[in-house]
Amino acid sequence: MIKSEVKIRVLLVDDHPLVLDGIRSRIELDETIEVVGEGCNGEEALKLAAERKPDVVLMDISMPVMNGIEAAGRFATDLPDVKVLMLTMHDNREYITKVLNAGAKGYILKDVSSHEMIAAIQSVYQGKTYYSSGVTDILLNEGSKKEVPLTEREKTILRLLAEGNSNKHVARELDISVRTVETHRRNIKRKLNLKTSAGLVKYAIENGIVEL
Amino acid sequence: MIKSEVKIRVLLVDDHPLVLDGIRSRIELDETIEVVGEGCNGEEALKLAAERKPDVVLMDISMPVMNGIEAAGRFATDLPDVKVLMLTMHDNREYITKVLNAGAKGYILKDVSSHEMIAAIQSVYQGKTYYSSGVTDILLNEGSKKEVPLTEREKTILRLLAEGNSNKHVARELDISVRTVETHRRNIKRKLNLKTSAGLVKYAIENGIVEL
DNA sequence: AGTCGGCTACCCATTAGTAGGTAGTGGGAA
DNA sequence: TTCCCACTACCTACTAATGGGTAGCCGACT
Repeated sequence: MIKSEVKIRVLLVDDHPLVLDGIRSRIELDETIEVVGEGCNGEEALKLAAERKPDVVLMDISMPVMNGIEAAGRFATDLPDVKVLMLTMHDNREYITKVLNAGAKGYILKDVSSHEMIAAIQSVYQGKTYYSSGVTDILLNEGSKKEVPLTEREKTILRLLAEGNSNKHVARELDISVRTVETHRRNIKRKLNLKTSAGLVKYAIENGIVEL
Repeated sequence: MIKSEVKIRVLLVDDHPLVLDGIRSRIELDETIEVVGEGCNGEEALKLAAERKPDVVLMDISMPVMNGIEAAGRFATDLPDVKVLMLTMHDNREYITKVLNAGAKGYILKDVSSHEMIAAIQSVYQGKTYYSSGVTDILLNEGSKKEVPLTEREKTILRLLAEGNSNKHVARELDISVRTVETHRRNIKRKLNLKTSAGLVKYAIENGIVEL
């Protein structure tokens, strides 16, 4: 459909050399795209993008040094012409909304086919957005069925609790009363329909509120 | 070094088409190895292996329907001639020992280079074992420095607690006294140097004692 | 036979968390 | 303005968990 003499310049960023290598092998089979560089973290991605001038950055979220979400934000401010396409296995709503808010143009899950990945690269190159079917499913399903109803404050409380802090410690940390923390904790549990603190921690990890 | 007319027959098993595709593209560049099939879960792997007779199965751990650990066990009993090489990003001791006990011949992390992956396939094909450097690091480090010292009983208690059960519920579940559960819980926390129950849950998830 | 570790169970005192409330304040929407 | 909601904080009574012990039983290893 779209044909031009110049190939789409793509920068690959992932901390797993194997994945990087596999994606590159696959992309090189396509005559519309060329790989102009590879990085293993967000910092490297920004540095490489500045000199190689890619059209699209295909980037993982979980990486050392600088993760994909932070990197996507920096790309949006420093190199706004570069389209960021997120490629990750994290399929929770928190991540997806964070990434899209950070200015990424697309979000595909690692369970897509390589054909779909190519299609995604071409889409974002053309200035369109691209979300893999899994992503839209999540946005739709969780959006209508079980949207995370926690307020920012509650997420903060939950994160601190899940990190292993007691009510008292969280209270000191946030400079509020222990009663308040207790109230928040109860509200969170009621909202999420949880009965135990263990469930609280599990929920926080599953939904990307704390890092594992 | 080793050269023969027949290529090493490899079966790839991973639930991410993209990874599958990438690995295949990469392996096909090597003239000593050929891909004879691809599956997306353990069950499919066993079925495919029975008909395609691969020399080596390169398999992920976390997959739907039947995971890699269970599949490795089935391979060891049903198709003992097939060498299982685990390829995963789980780098915790629990998984590694489980996999190796299940009869896998090798364990490589997804952060290896594709070159190392090829070397691993060749090694296990020759009947040797292969562990990527990251794996041996973990076995050595954790082995000397911070080996998980939990007994089977303690792991059971920990799993139940991390799943969101109270001491009382665990006691009923295992048909032991609440005091005993309390003692176990204390011993676990002392051994792991944890102060909170949230830490308990985090530890359990990080170390593969409970599924996320 | 002795001892060591793992599992079991209990005592006591104290702290932490739960479950039911009520309620003030301040900001944004109707 | 009025009303709602998020955030804050407190009250009371109750239950769960913690941290310090001790100790019996059993199986394995010496």
